[in-house]
Amino acid sequence: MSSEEKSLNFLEEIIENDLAAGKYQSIHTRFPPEPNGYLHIGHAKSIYVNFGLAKKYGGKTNLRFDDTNPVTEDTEYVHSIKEDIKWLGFEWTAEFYASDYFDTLYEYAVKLINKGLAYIDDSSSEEIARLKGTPTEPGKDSTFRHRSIEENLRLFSEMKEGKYKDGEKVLRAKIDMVHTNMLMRDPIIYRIKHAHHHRTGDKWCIYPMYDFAHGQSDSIEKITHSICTLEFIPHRELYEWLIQQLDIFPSHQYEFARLNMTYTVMSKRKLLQLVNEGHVAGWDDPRMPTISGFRRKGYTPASIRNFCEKIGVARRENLIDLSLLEFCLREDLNHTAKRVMAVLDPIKLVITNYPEGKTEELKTENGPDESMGHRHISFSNTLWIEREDFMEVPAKKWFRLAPGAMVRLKSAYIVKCESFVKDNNGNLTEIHCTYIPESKSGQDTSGIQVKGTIHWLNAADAVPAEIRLYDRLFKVENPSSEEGDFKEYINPDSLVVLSNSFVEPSLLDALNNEHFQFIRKGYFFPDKTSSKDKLIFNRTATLKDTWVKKV
RNA sequence: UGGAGUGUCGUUCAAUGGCAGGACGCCUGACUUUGGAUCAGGCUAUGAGGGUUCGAAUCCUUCCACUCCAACCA
Repeated sequence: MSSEEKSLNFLEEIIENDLAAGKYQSIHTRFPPEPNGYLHIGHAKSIYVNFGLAKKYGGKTNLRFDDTNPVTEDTEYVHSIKEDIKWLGFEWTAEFYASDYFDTLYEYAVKLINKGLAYIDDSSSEEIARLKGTPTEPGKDSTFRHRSIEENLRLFSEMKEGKYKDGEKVLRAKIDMVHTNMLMRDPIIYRIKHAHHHRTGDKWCIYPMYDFAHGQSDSIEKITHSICTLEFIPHRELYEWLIQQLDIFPSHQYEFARLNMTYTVMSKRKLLQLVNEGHVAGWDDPRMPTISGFRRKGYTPASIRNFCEKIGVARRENLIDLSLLEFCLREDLNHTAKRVMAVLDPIKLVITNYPEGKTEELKTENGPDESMGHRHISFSNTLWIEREDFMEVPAKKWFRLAPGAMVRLKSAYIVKCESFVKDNNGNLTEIHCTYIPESKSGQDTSGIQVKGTIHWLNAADAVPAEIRLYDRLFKVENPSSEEGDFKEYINPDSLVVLSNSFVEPSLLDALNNEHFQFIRKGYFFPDKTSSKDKLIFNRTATLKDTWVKKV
């Protein structure tokens, strides 16, 4: 590793400048999810940025649930979000909810009305939209814009008391209907919703909008650096306007580019569709880009954190290669995953010159590192090997089994293919080999060099298991930018379930949180539903394979 | 078409007026009882034009492309 200093990203520069200028003694960030869905890998980036920055500069990070819309939010999501953040390895300084501030927010609204900077509008949503204009046409004032402060105060109080139905009235900030920034054209800051809130119950029937809750919550918590994604840039002007008019702690908003990844979608709306319409089995389906999906698939927190570090943070739109995430996963698991053997698509291999009924214990390593130790596996004349490791008519540069070819059985003997058996339909059913007794692993005196080594299992003690092979969820790199419905681009082969696979008996004792490398086949992780009675393994990632690319 | 934001290898992040560099990816080779891993080497970029300067990815200027903004969502 070089000793060069890593350059700062733009947020680190801002913070170092603020700290150097004495603007703050220490920084305070926050991660502000809305509890209306599960966290995804894009949130992981935001978590990494917010918690990471505070950690680097000795600051604090709050977890704040942005729960201002009771109709979409639920406690279920609060639980999953907290679990996911903890799993990723981060701890929040304090846990807050925007709903903690509803009383204060109401007072802020009253203050704005008293300053003549907010009014009650009785217009329908259609009318409000019509008068708002468009980005290229100015808006027009509502006829309710000039109500007296007293009347506004009375009506707002009545709104709170429940005198009006949903949609009958709203509270709007009085700014400028011809502003070039649409968000400054008298934004709605409170609306009526007679709905049960997951925390405040039925206490309120009016709820603040995002723009009248987020910046205010930041301010109340004395957040110094409020970091969000690019699409909130237009909100910053309003964010600052409200803080200034309310004369409260001046938090500042900074924006970075959200994470996009190839072969997946990241918007909550789309993920919800995939779940609701049954394209996946749930929020934690291993094909989902959710944190819980990655966890179930077998990703490690370290690999995701490392990924977040590697993608960096900047202000331009990006589409990160899924292969970078896989690289981070392999980089981690390569050092830690126990090596075991599993045959996913078995074909019987009979060693004709090995004594019938004889069983031999062979020593094999648990991993590339000596410290991972060894274990014993059993060997006999009847084995399972991978069907794809045999070719009746070998391709060029084929290192594996073929008639007359020799191959090393991992940690065992070199065998030579003598013949094969097919059934009436022409399907291969057995491969017959002879073995070289002097070629035993570790004490090979045969002098024979073979190019290929394949994995195998003793048919006598191999344990049946279900293997779930996951592939990218979409066929195209960027489903959201394609014509038509993004769901048309779902990869029909994103899940292949193999129910006739075998694994070595040691996996019967596998812990449900243990990561494995099935030699030559990839990284695998027990599914949350896996049990001794029915072993189920999810493929986390394949190994890099330079052979398939040549074919 | 109004406003805002962004343009650097295939992808991504650097270079803050001074040799355009790292990572992923891809290609060679070595090594290997995982066609894995490891090691060594290589590949490809400043959106376009003009200007300032000894010197421009960086400053100025004109153009072009892409993203976001017209929810009682966040």
